[in-house]
Amino acid sequence: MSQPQQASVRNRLLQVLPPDDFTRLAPHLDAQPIKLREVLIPADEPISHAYFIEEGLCSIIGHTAEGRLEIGTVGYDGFVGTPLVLGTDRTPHVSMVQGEGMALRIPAAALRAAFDESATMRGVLGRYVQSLIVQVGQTVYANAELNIEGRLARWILMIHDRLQKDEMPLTHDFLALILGVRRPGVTTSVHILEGAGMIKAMRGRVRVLDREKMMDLAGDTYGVAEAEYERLLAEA
Amino acid sequence: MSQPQQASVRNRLLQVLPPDDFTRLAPHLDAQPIKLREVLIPADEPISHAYFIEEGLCSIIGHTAEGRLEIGTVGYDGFVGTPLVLGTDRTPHVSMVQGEGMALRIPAAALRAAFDESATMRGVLGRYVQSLIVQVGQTVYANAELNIEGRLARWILMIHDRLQKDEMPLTHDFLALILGVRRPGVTTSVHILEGAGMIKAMRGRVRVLDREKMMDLAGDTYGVAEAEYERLLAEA
DNA sequence: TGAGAAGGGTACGGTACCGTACAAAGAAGA
DNA sequence: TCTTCTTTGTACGGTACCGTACCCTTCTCA
Repeated sequence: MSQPQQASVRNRLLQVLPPDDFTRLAPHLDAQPIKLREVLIPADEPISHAYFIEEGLCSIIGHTAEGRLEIGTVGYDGFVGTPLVLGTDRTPHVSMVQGEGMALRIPAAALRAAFDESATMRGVLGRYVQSLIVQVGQTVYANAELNIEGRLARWILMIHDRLQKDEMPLTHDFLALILGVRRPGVTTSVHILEGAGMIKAMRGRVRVLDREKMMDLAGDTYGVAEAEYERLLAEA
Repeated sequence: MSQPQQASVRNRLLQVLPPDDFTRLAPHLDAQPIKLREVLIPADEPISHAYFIEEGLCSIIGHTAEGRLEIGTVGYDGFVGTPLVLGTDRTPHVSMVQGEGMALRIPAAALRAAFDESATMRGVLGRYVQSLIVQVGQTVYANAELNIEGRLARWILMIHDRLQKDEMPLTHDFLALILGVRRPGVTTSVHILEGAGMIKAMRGRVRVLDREKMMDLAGDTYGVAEAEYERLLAEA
Protein backbone atom coordinates (compact mmCIF):
# COMPACT_ATOMS: atom_id res chain seq x y z
CA MET A 1 0.00 0.00 0.00
CA SER A 2 2.19 2.81 -1.25
CA GLN A 3 -0.50 5.39 -1.90
CA PRO A 4 0.63 8.77 -0.60
CA GLN A 5 -1.20 10.35 2.30
CA GLN A 6 -2.13 14.01 1.96
CA ALA A 7 -0.64 14.80 5.35
CA SER A 8 2.74 13.56 4.25
CA VAL A 9 3.10 15.06 0.77
CA ARG A 10 5.45 17.99 0.39
CA ASN A 11 4.00 19.38 -2.80
CA ARG A 12 2.11 22.54 -1.93
CA LEU A 13 -0.60 22.12 -4.55
CA LEU A 14 -1.43 18.64 -3.31
CA GLN A 15 -1.42 19.99 0.23
CA VAL A 16 -4.02 22.66 -0.42
CA LEU A 17 -6.36 20.45 -2.42
CA PRO A 18 -9.62 19.67 -0.65
CA PRO A 19 -9.37 16.13 0.77
CA ASP A 20 -11.94 14.85 -1.71
CA ASP A 21 -9.83 16.05 -4.57
CA PHE A 22 -6.69 14.57 -3.14
CA THR A 23 -8.49 11.25 -2.76
CA ARG A 24 -9.38 11.42 -6.42
CA LEU A 25 -5.73 11.73 -7.39
CA ALA A 26 -4.08 9.53 -4.77
CA PRO A 27 -4.65 6.13 -6.38
CA HIS A 28 -2.88 7.35 -9.51
CA LEU A 29 0.06 9.07 -7.88
CA ASP A 30 3.30 7.26 -8.29
CA ALA A 31 6.46 8.32 -6.47
CA GLN A 32 9.36 8.68 -8.88
CA PRO A 33 12.91 9.83 -8.37
CA ILE A 34 13.77 12.58 -10.84
CA LYS A 35 17.34 12.68 -12.08
CA LEU A 36 19.52 15.52 -13.22
CA ARG A 37 18.92 16.52 -16.87
CA GLU A 38 16.05 14.07 -17.15
CA VAL A 39 13.37 15.30 -19.56
CA LEU A 40 9.97 15.02 -17.90
CA ILE A 41 8.02 16.68 -20.71
CA PRO A 42 9.54 16.46 -24.20
CA ALA A 43 8.79 19.03 -26.90
CA ASP A 44 5.87 18.54 -29.27
CA GLU A 45 5.15 15.01 -28.18
CA PRO A 46 2.14 13.58 -26.36
CA ILE A 47 2.51 14.15 -22.65
CA SER A 48 2.05 10.84 -20.85
CA HIS A 49 2.31 12.03 -17.26
CA ALA A 50 2.22 15.16 -15.16
CA TYR A 51 4.68 15.47 -12.26
CA PHE A 52 3.91 17.06 -8.93
CA ILE A 53 7.35 17.92 -7.66
CA GLU A 54 8.03 16.83 -4.09
CA GLU A 55 11.68 17.67 -3.97
CA GLY A 56 14.14 18.98 -6.50
CA LEU A 57 13.74 21.36 -9.37
CA CYS A 58 12.50 21.46 -12.92
CA SER A 59 12.95 24.07 -15.64
CA ILE A 60 10.52 24.89 -18.40
CA ILE A 61 12.71 25.59 -21.39
CA GLY A 62 12.03 27.30 -24.67
CA HIS A 63 14.32 25.98 -27.37
CA THR A 64 14.95 26.93 -30.95
CA ALA A 65 17.44 26.02 -33.61
CA GLU A 66 19.86 28.64 -32.29
CA GLY A 67 19.68 27.97 -28.60
CA ARG A 68 17.64 27.41 -25.53
CA LEU A 69 16.61 29.47 -22.57
CA GLU A 70 14.75 28.90 -19.36
CA ILE A 71 11.37 30.55 -19.18
CA GLY A 72 10.03 29.10 -15.95
CA THR A 73 11.02 27.22 -12.83
CA VAL A 74 9.01 24.64 -10.91
CA GLY A 75 9.72 23.02 -7.57
CA TYR A 76 7.65 21.59 -4.74
CA ASP A 77 5.44 24.64 -5.31
CA GLY A 78 3.92 23.23 -8.47
CA PHE A 79 3.71 20.67 -11.20
CA VAL A 80 4.89 20.23 -14.77
CA GLY A 81 2.49 19.20 -17.47
CA THR A 82 0.26 22.28 -17.40
CA PRO A 83 -0.80 21.78 -21.03
CA LEU A 84 -2.81 18.78 -19.85
CA VAL A 85 -5.12 20.94 -17.79
CA LEU A 86 -5.23 23.55 -20.54
CA GLY A 87 -6.88 21.14 -22.91
CA THR A 88 -4.01 19.89 -25.00
CA ASP A 89 -1.56 17.02 -24.92
CA ARG A 90 1.65 18.65 -26.11
CA THR A 91 3.70 21.82 -26.01
CA PRO A 92 6.80 23.22 -27.70
CA HIS A 93 8.37 23.72 -24.26
CA VAL A 94 10.62 21.14 -22.65
CA SER A 95 10.51 20.43 -18.94
CA MET A 96 13.86 19.26 -17.68
CA VAL A 97 15.11 18.34 -14.22
CA GLN A 98 17.71 20.78 -12.89
CA GLY A 99 17.89 19.53 -9.37
CA GLU A 100 17.67 15.91 -8.24
CA GLY A 101 14.71 14.94 -6.16
CA MET A 102 11.39 13.20 -6.25
CA ALA A 103 8.04 13.71 -7.88
CA LEU A 104 4.59 12.21 -7.69
CA ARG A 105 3.75 11.21 -11.21
CA ILE A 106 0.21 10.88 -12.50
CA PRO A 107 -1.00 9.57 -15.87
CA ALA A 108 -2.34 12.25 -18.19
CA ALA A 109 -5.79 10.69 -18.40
CA ALA A 110 -6.19 10.50 -14.63
CA LEU A 111 -5.25 14.15 -14.17
CA ARG A 112 -7.59 15.25 -16.92
CA ALA A 113 -10.45 13.24 -15.52
CA ALA A 114 -10.00 14.70 -12.06
CA PHE A 115 -9.70 18.18 -13.53
CA ASP A 116 -12.92 17.68 -15.41
CA GLU A 117 -14.84 16.31 -12.48
CA SER A 118 -13.94 18.79 -9.81
CA ALA A 119 -14.37 22.55 -9.86
CA THR A 120 -12.15 22.97 -6.81
CA MET A 121 -9.39 21.02 -8.49
CA ARG A 122 -9.73 23.30 -11.51
CA GLY A 123 -9.42 26.23 -9.15
CA VAL A 124 -6.18 25.10 -7.52
CA LEU A 125 -4.46 23.96 -10.71
CA GLY A 126 -5.74 26.96 -12.67
CA ARG A 127 -4.44 29.38 -10.09
CA TYR A 128 -1.08 27.67 -10.28
CA VAL A 129 -1.06 28.25 -14.04
CA GLN A 130 -1.85 31.90 -13.37
CA SER A 131 1.10 32.14 -11.00
CA LEU A 132 3.31 30.55 -13.64
CA ILE A 133 2.20 33.15 -16.19
CA VAL A 134 3.12 35.89 -13.74
CA GLN A 135 6.50 34.25 -13.17
CA VAL A 136 7.21 34.10 -16.91
CA GLY A 137 6.08 37.71 -17.23
CA GLN A 138 8.59 38.72 -14.58
CA THR A 139 11.25 36.86 -16.50
CA VAL A 140 10.46 38.90 -19.60
CA TYR A 141 10.94 41.96 -17.49
CA ALA A 142 14.14 40.76 -15.86
CA ASN A 143 15.76 39.87 -19.17
CA ALA A 144 14.94 43.30 -20.55
CA GLU A 145 15.87 45.47 -17.60
CA LEU A 146 18.50 43.74 -15.47
CA ASN A 147 22.19 43.21 -16.01
CA ILE A 148 23.70 39.77 -15.56
CA GLU A 149 24.34 40.22 -11.84
CA GLY A 150 20.72 41.13 -11.25
CA ARG A 151 19.40 38.23 -13.28
CA LEU A 152 21.77 35.86 -11.55
CA ALA A 153 20.65 37.09 -8.13
CA ARG A 154 17.01 36.72 -9.11
CA TRP A 155 17.54 33.24 -10.38
CA ILE A 156 19.46 32.08 -7.33
CA LEU A 157 16.71 33.43 -5.10
CA MET A 158 14.08 31.53 -7.03
CA ILE A 159 16.07 28.32 -6.90
CA HIS A 160 16.78 28.80 -3.21
CA ASP A 161 13.05 29.08 -2.52
CA ARG A 162 12.35 25.86 -4.36
CA LEU A 163 15.25 23.70 -3.22
CA GLN A 164 15.16 24.90 0.38
CA LYS A 165 18.84 24.19 0.71
CA ASP A 166 21.52 26.83 1.11
CA GLU A 167 23.94 24.96 -1.08
CA MET A 168 23.05 24.06 -4.62
CA PRO A 169 24.87 22.37 -7.50
CA LEU A 170 25.42 24.96 -10.23
CA THR A 171 28.13 25.28 -12.86
CA HIS A 172 28.83 28.54 -14.62
CA ASP A 173 28.17 26.82 -17.89
CA PHE A 174 24.72 25.84 -16.79
CA LEU A 175 23.94 29.30 -15.46
CA ALA A 176 25.02 30.78 -18.79
CA LEU A 177 22.58 28.50 -20.57
CA ILE A 178 19.74 29.37 -18.25
CA LEU A 179 20.34 33.10 -18.30
CA GLY A 180 21.08 33.21 -22.01
CA VAL A 181 24.51 34.84 -21.66
CA ARG A 182 28.18 33.98 -22.17
CA ARG A 183 29.85 31.66 -19.72
CA PRO A 184 32.67 34.11 -18.86
CA GLY A 185 29.98 36.71 -18.20
CA VAL A 186 28.60 34.41 -15.52
CA THR A 187 32.05 33.95 -14.00
CA THR A 188 32.45 37.70 -13.62
CA SER A 189 28.99 38.11 -12.12
CA VAL A 190 29.51 35.25 -9.73
CA HIS A 191 32.62 37.03 -8.49
CA ILE A 192 30.68 40.24 -8.01
CA LEU A 193 28.01 38.49 -5.96
CA GLU A 194 30.67 36.68 -4.01
CA GLY A 195 32.63 39.88 -3.42
CA ALA A 196 29.50 41.49 -2.03
CA GLY A 197 29.05 38.59 0.38
CA MET A 198 25.84 37.39 -1.20
CA ILE A 199 27.05 33.92 -2.07
CA LYS A 200 30.00 31.61 -1.66
CA ALA A 201 31.01 29.94 -4.90
CA MET A 202 32.82 26.64 -5.09
CA ARG A 203 33.57 24.40 -8.00
CA GLY A 204 30.18 23.27 -9.24
CA ARG A 205 28.35 24.58 -6.21
CA VAL A 206 26.98 27.82 -4.84
CA ARG A 207 26.04 28.56 -1.26
CA VAL A 208 23.53 31.28 -0.43
CA LEU A 209 24.78 33.68 2.22
CA ASP A 210 22.68 36.83 2.04
CA ARG A 211 19.22 36.85 0.49
CA GLU A 212 18.52 40.47 1.39
CA LYS A 213 21.37 41.81 -0.68
CA MET A 214 20.38 39.70 -3.64
CA MET A 215 16.82 40.96 -3.39
CA ASP A 216 18.18 44.49 -3.65
CA LEU A 217 20.01 43.54 -6.81
CA ALA A 218 17.01 41.83 -8.35
CA GLY A 219 14.76 44.74 -7.52
CA ASP A 220 11.14 44.46 -8.63
CA THR A 221 11.78 41.39 -10.71
CA TYR A 222 11.81 39.21 -7.60
CA GLY A 223 8.84 39.22 -5.30
CA VAL A 224 5.86 40.02 -7.51
CA ALA A 225 5.44 36.48 -8.79
CA GLU A 226 6.17 35.07 -5.34
CA ALA A 227 3.55 37.27 -3.69
CA GLU A 228 1.05 36.34 -6.38
CA TYR A 229 1.70 32.67 -5.76
CA GLU A 230 1.07 33.00 -2.03
CA ARG A 231 -2.08 35.03 -2.63
CA LEU A 232 -3.42 32.49 -5.11
CA LEU A 233 -2.74 29.49 -2.93
CA ALA A 234 -4.38 31.15 0.02
CA GLU A 235 -7.62 31.58 -1.95
CA ALA A 236 -10.40 29.28 -0.89
CA MET B 1 -32.31 42.08 -30.37
CA SER B 2 -28.63 42.93 -30.32
CA GLN B 3 -27.34 39.52 -29.31
CA PRO B 4 -24.43 38.56 -31.55
CA GLN B 5 -24.82 35.63 -33.92
CA GLN B 6 -21.98 33.12 -34.01
CA ALA B 7 -21.82 33.32 -37.80
CA SER B 8 -21.12 37.01 -37.66
CA VAL B 9 -18.56 37.30 -34.85
CA ARG B 10 -14.99 37.92 -35.88
CA ASN B 11 -13.35 36.63 -32.71
CA ARG B 12 -11.75 33.31 -33.51
CA LEU B 13 -12.36 31.75 -30.11
CA LEU B 14 -16.05 32.49 -30.31
CA GLN B 15 -16.09 31.14 -33.84
CA VAL B 16 -14.66 27.75 -32.90
CA LEU B 17 -16.84 27.25 -29.84
CA PRO B 18 -19.44 24.51 -30.25
CA PRO B 19 -22.80 26.20 -30.95
CA ASP B 20 -24.14 25.14 -27.55
CA ASP B 21 -21.28 26.90 -25.83
CA PHE B 22 -21.72 30.00 -27.91
CA THR B 23 -25.40 30.04 -27.03
CA ARG B 24 -24.43 29.93 -23.38
CA LEU B 25 -22.33 33.06 -23.73
CA ALA B 26 -24.38 35.01 -26.27
CA PRO B 27 -26.98 36.53 -23.93
CA HIS B 28 -24.19 38.06 -21.87
CA LEU B 29 -22.02 39.38 -24.68
CA ASP B 30 -22.10 43.10 -25.02
CA ALA B 31 -20.49 44.88 -27.97
CA GLN B 32 -18.19 47.63 -26.75
CA PRO B 33 -15.92 49.99 -28.64
CA ILE B 34 -12.41 49.85 -27.18
CA LYS B 35 -10.45 53.08 -27.24
CA LEU B 36 -6.75 53.78 -27.47
CA ARG B 37 -4.96 53.50 -24.11
CA GLU B 38 -8.13 52.32 -22.41
CA VAL B 39 -7.40 49.92 -19.54
CA LEU B 40 -9.58 46.84 -19.89
CA ILE B 41 -8.06 44.93 -16.98
CA PRO B 42 -6.46 47.02 -14.23
CA ALA B 43 -3.70 45.67 -12.01
CA ASP B 44 -4.53 43.91 -8.75
CA GLU B 45 -8.20 44.82 -8.83
CA PRO B 46 -11.24 42.60 -9.22
CA ILE B 47 -11.85 41.90 -12.89
CA SER B 48 -15.43 42.78 -13.72
CA HIS B 49 -15.49 41.69 -17.36
CA ALA B 50 -13.57 39.68 -19.88
CA TYR B 51 -13.26 41.01 -23.43
CA PHE B 52 -13.33 38.90 -26.57
CA ILE B 53 -11.59 41.16 -29.06
CA GLU B 54 -13.41 41.56 -32.35
CA GLU B 55 -11.23 44.22 -33.82
CA GLY B 56 -8.27 46.17 -32.57
CA LEU B 57 -5.46 45.24 -30.27
CA CYS B 58 -4.72 44.84 -26.61
CA SER B 59 -1.42 44.49 -24.74
CA ILE B 60 -0.83 42.58 -21.56
CA ILE B 61 1.67 44.68 -19.66
CA GLY B 62 3.92 43.92 -16.74
CA HIS B 63 4.62 47.06 -14.75
CA THR B 64 6.89 47.82 -11.87
CA ALA B 65 8.01 50.92 -10.05
CA GLU B 66 10.79 51.42 -12.59
CA GLY B 67 8.96 50.86 -15.82
CA ARG B 68 6.62 48.79 -17.88
CA LEU B 69 6.95 46.33 -20.65
CA GLU B 70 4.64 44.38 -22.88
CA ILE B 71 4.59 40.66 -22.25
CA GLY B 72 1.73 39.60 -24.49
CA THR B 73 -0.48 40.74 -27.35
CA VAL B 74 -4.14 39.92 -27.92
CA GLY B 75 -6.32 40.67 -30.93
CA TYR B 76 -9.33 39.03 -32.58
CA ASP B 77 -7.48 35.78 -31.91
CA GLY B 78 -8.22 35.82 -28.21
CA PHE B 79 -9.60 37.43 -25.12
CA VAL B 80 -8.31 39.36 -22.13
CA GLY B 81 -9.30 38.38 -18.63
CA THR B 82 -7.62 34.97 -18.58
CA PRO B 83 -7.29 35.02 -14.77
CA LEU B 84 -11.05 34.55 -14.59
CA VAL B 85 -10.84 31.12 -16.17
CA LEU B 86 -7.77 30.29 -14.11
CA GLY B 87 -9.71 30.54 -10.90
CA THR B 88 -8.89 34.01 -9.66
CA ASP B 89 -10.34 37.48 -9.99
CA ARG B 90 -7.24 39.61 -10.28
CA THR B 91 -3.74 39.82 -11.68
CA PRO B 92 -0.70 42.07 -11.42
CA HIS B 93 -0.76 42.49 -15.22
CA VAL B 94 -2.55 45.35 -16.93
CA SER B 95 -4.44 44.85 -20.18
CA MET B 96 -4.45 48.04 -22.21
CA VAL B 97 -5.85 48.85 -25.64
CA GLN B 98 -3.15 49.58 -28.19
CA GLY B 99 -5.31 49.66 -31.28
CA GLU B 100 -8.83 51.02 -31.53
CA GLY B 101 -11.55 48.56 -32.27
CA MET B 102 -14.40 46.64 -30.77
CA ALA B 103 -14.81 43.86 -28.23
CA LEU B 104 -17.56 41.63 -26.98
CA ARG B 105 -17.63 42.12 -23.25
CA ILE B 106 -18.92 39.52 -20.83
CA PRO B 107 -19.42 39.82 -17.06
CA ALA B 108 -16.94 37.82 -15.01
CA ALA B 109 -19.63 35.72 -13.36
CA ALA B 110 -21.21 34.71 -16.67
CA LEU B 111 -17.88 33.63 -18.12
CA ARG B 112 -16.99 31.64 -15.03
CA ALA B 113 -20.36 29.93 -14.98
CA ALA B 114 -20.06 28.91 -18.62
CA PHE B 115 -16.51 27.73 -18.04
CA ASP B 116 -17.64 25.63 -15.14
CA GLU B 117 -20.57 24.10 -16.95
CA SER B 118 -18.96 23.12 -20.19
CA ALA B 119 -15.92 20.93 -20.75
CA THR B 120 -15.66 21.98 -24.38
CA MET B 121 -15.62 25.63 -23.36
CA ARG B 122 -12.82 24.81 -20.93
CA GLY B 123 -10.99 23.17 -23.77
CA VAL B 124 -11.16 26.14 -26.11
CA LEU B 125 -10.35 28.80 -23.52
CA GLY B 126 -7.70 26.63 -21.88
CA ARG B 127 -5.95 26.03 -25.17
CA TYR B 128 -5.95 29.75 -25.75
CA VAL B 129 -4.20 30.22 -22.41
CA GLN B 130 -1.65 27.64 -23.49
CA SER B 131 -1.01 29.55 -26.71
CA LEU B 132 -0.58 32.72 -24.68
CA ILE B 133 2.01 31.01 -22.48
CA VAL B 134 3.91 29.97 -25.58
CA GLN B 135 3.72 33.52 -26.89
CA VAL B 136 5.13 34.94 -23.67
CA GLY B 137 7.83 32.27 -23.71
CA GLN B 138 8.85 33.37 -27.19
CA THR B 139 9.01 36.93 -25.93
CA VAL B 140 11.44 35.87 -23.22
CA TYR B 141 13.54 34.35 -25.93
CA ALA B 142 13.28 37.35 -28.26
CA ASN B 143 14.31 39.80 -25.56
CA ALA B 144 17.33 37.70 -24.70
CA GLU B 145 18.58 36.83 -28.16
CA LEU B 146 17.50 39.49 -30.66
CA ASN B 147 18.76 42.97 -31.29
CA ILE B 148 16.33 45.86 -31.53
CA GLU B 149 15.71 45.44 -35.26
CA GLY B 150 14.80 41.82 -34.77
CA ARG B 151 12.48 42.53 -31.88
CA LEU B 152 10.87 45.35 -33.80
CA ALA B 153 10.31 43.11 -36.81
CA ARG B 154 8.81 40.41 -34.63
CA TRP B 155 6.49 42.82 -32.94
CA ILE B 156 5.31 44.40 -36.19
CA LEU B 157 4.57 40.95 -37.57
CA MET B 158 2.51 40.04 -34.53
CA ILE B 159 0.58 43.29 -34.69
CA HIS B 160 0.06 42.92 -38.42
CA ASP B 161 -1.48 39.48 -37.87
CA ARG B 162 -3.88 40.84 -35.31
CA LEU B 163 -4.89 44.12 -36.89
CA GLN B 164 -5.11 42.73 -40.42
CA LYS B 165 -4.29 46.13 -41.83
CA ASP B 166 -1.08 47.01 -43.61
CA GLU B 167 -0.94 50.41 -42.03
CA MET B 168 -0.90 50.80 -38.28
CA PRO B 169 -0.62 53.75 -35.90
CA LEU B 170 2.71 53.50 -34.07
CA THR B 171 4.95 56.17 -32.63
CA HIS B 172 8.59 55.54 -31.90
CA ASP B 173 7.95 56.53 -28.32
CA PHE B 174 5.33 53.84 -27.97
CA LEU B 175 7.51 51.20 -29.60
CA ALA B 176 10.32 52.08 -27.20
CA LEU B 177 7.96 51.48 -24.29
CA ILE B 178 6.75 48.15 -25.65
CA LEU B 179 10.18 46.85 -26.54
CA GLY B 180 11.82 48.19 -23.39
CA VAL B 181 14.48 50.22 -25.20
CA ARG B 182 15.43 53.88 -25.78
CA ARG B 183 13.35 55.93 -28.16
CA PRO B 184 16.33 56.91 -30.36
CA GLY B 185 17.19 53.24 -30.57
CA VAL B 186 13.80 52.64 -32.13
CA THR B 187 14.33 55.48 -34.60
CA THR B 188 17.55 53.89 -35.83
CA SER B 189 15.98 50.46 -36.13
CA VAL B 190 12.96 51.82 -37.96
CA HIS B 191 15.35 53.32 -40.47
CA ILE B 192 17.09 50.01 -40.91
CA LEU B 193 13.83 48.19 -41.55
CA GLU B 194 12.75 50.95 -43.89
CA GLY B 195 16.07 50.93 -45.72
CA ALA B 196 15.68 47.19 -46.27
CA GLY B 197 12.25 47.75 -47.77
CA MET B 198 10.41 45.95 -44.99
CA ILE B 199 8.26 48.86 -43.91
CA LYS B 200 7.39 52.40 -44.82
CA ALA B 201 7.45 54.73 -41.84
CA MET B 202 5.45 57.90 -41.61
CA ARG B 203 4.83 60.25 -38.77
CA GLY B 204 2.90 58.18 -36.25
CA ARG B 205 2.25 55.36 -38.69
CA VAL B 206 3.98 52.34 -40.13
CA ARG B 207 3.02 50.46 -43.28
CA VAL B 208 4.03 46.83 -43.74
CA LEU B 209 5.69 46.18 -47.09
CA ASP B 210 7.56 42.89 -46.84
CA ARG B 211 6.67 40.28 -44.25
CA GLU B 212 9.13 37.71 -45.55
CA LYS B 213 12.14 39.87 -44.88
CA MET B 214 10.92 40.67 -41.39
CA MET B 215 10.44 36.98 -40.69
CA ASP B 216 14.08 36.47 -41.60
CA LEU B 217 15.08 39.13 -39.10
CA ALA B 218 12.88 37.74 -36.34
CA GLY B 219 14.17 34.22 -36.94
CA ASP B 220 12.80 31.54 -34.67
CA THR B 221 11.13 34.01 -32.36
CA TYR B 222 8.29 34.47 -34.80
CA GLY B 223 6.30 31.50 -35.93
CA VAL B 224 6.48 29.03 -33.08
CA ALA B 225 3.72 30.67 -31.05
CA GLU B 226 1.68 31.28 -34.18
CA ALA B 227 1.93 27.66 -35.27
CA GLU B 228 1.00 26.53 -31.78
CA TYR B 229 -2.07 28.76 -31.85
CA GLU B 230 -3.29 27.32 -35.14
CA ARG B 231 -2.67 23.79 -33.96
CA LEU B 232 -4.53 24.38 -30.72
CA LEU B 233 -7.52 25.99 -32.34
CA ALA B 234 -7.77 23.19 -34.84
CA GLU B 235 -8.07 20.61 -32.04
CA ALA B 236 -11.53 19.18 -31.69
C1' DT C 1 -1.61 82.14 -38.79
C1' DG C 2 1.15 81.49 -35.24
C1' DA C 3 2.18 79.19 -30.68
C1' DG C 4 2.68 75.06 -28.58
C1' DA C 5 2.82 70.17 -28.51
C1' DA C 6 3.97 65.84 -30.37
C1' DG C 7 6.86 63.17 -33.04
C1' DG C 8 11.16 62.25 -35.11
C1' DG C 9 16.40 62.77 -36.37
C1' DT C 10 21.07 63.01 -34.87
C1' DA C 11 25.13 63.21 -32.00
C1' DC C 12 28.43 61.80 -28.29
C1' DG C 13 30.80 59.60 -24.69
C1' DG C 14 30.17 55.62 -21.81
C1' DT C 15 29.57 50.70 -20.75
C1' DA C 16 27.75 46.09 -20.58
C1' DC C 17 28.12 42.34 -22.98
C1' DC C 18 29.64 39.88 -26.98
C1' DG C 19 32.75 36.12 -29.56
C1' DT C 20 36.78 34.01 -29.10
C1' DA C 21 40.79 32.18 -27.23
C1' DC C 22 43.80 30.12 -23.97
C1' DA C 23 45.58 28.77 -19.56
C1' DA C 24 45.09 27.19 -14.78
C1' DA C 25 43.02 24.33 -11.42
C1' DG C 26 40.16 20.71 -9.57
C1' DA C 27 38.05 16.07 -10.13
C1' DA C 28 38.03 11.24 -11.86
C1' DG C 29 39.84 7.19 -13.78
C1' DA C 30 43.78 4.07 -15.17
C1' DT D 1 50.98 9.13 -10.26
C1' DC D 2 49.92 10.39 -14.67
C1' DT D 3 46.24 11.40 -17.98
C1' DT D 4 42.17 13.34 -19.24
C1' DC D 5 38.03 15.83 -18.73
C1' DT D 6 35.41 19.35 -16.55
C1' DT D 7 35.14 23.64 -14.58
C1' DT D 8 36.78 28.11 -13.80
C1' DG D 9 39.74 32.37 -14.50
C1' DT D 10 41.31 35.96 -17.49
C1' DA D 11 42.27 38.71 -21.55
C1' DC D 12 41.18 41.33 -25.85
C1' DG D 13 39.07 43.88 -29.43
C1' DG D 14 34.52 44.76 -31.12
C1' DT D 15 29.76 46.44 -30.90
C1' DA D 16 25.01 47.15 -29.55
C1' DC D 17 22.78 49.81 -26.73
C1' DC D 18 22.65 53.13 -23.05
C1' DG D 19 21.63 58.14 -20.98
C1' DT D 20 21.32 62.51 -22.30
C1' DA D 21 20.87 66.43 -24.96
C1' DC D 22 19.41 69.35 -28.65
C1' DC D 23 17.17 70.56 -32.93
C1' DC D 24 13.99 70.09 -36.61
C1' DT D 25 9.54 68.93 -38.61
C1' DT D 26 4.72 68.17 -38.59
C1' DC D 27 0.32 68.50 -36.57
C1' DT D 28 -3.28 70.80 -33.65
C1' DC D 29 -5.97 74.26 -32.21
C1' DA D 30 -6.95 78.85 -30.53
